[in-house]
Amino acid sequence: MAFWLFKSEPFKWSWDHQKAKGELGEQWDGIRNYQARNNMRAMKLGDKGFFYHSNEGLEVVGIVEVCQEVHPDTTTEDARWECVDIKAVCDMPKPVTLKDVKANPALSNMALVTSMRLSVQPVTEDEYLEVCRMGNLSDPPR
DNA sequence: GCCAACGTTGGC
DNA sequence: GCCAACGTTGGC
Repeated sequence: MAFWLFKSEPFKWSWDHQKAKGELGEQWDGIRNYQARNNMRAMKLGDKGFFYHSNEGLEVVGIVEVCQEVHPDTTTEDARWECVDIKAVCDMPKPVTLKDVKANPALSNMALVTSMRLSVQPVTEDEYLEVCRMGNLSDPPR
């Protein structure tokens, strides 16, 4: 089991959109960055991740789960680009802001801080549990 | 809206 | 294979 973080600009694809897709989930398409794609290639069914709002909000708003492993991104003809499907699992009771993450020394090595522009990031188990704790999520799904 | 960081492209 | 130019991301 591994943990991840997915960034989305809420006016393009928000947490509400994601939740509206329910159990079926939605493909995480549009990724045109090798590092982000490689992270998606490494994902397994059932892996958990954070849903993060960039540009507006700047906070982790919920937990998602990988519900389909890597497959071609149907939004492009270019075979280089692949994606996974993710579905919403639960809300973060108290969204965890970028500010909160930066202010927490335990999270100083988190990719959200060190690789600011990477849109699909790996998260360690320690980081996952710490962010869930900060978000008042008592029983983090894993 | 600005700009720094950083990834990609293309000429050589 | 280097590196300058350029485009995009994302925090502020």
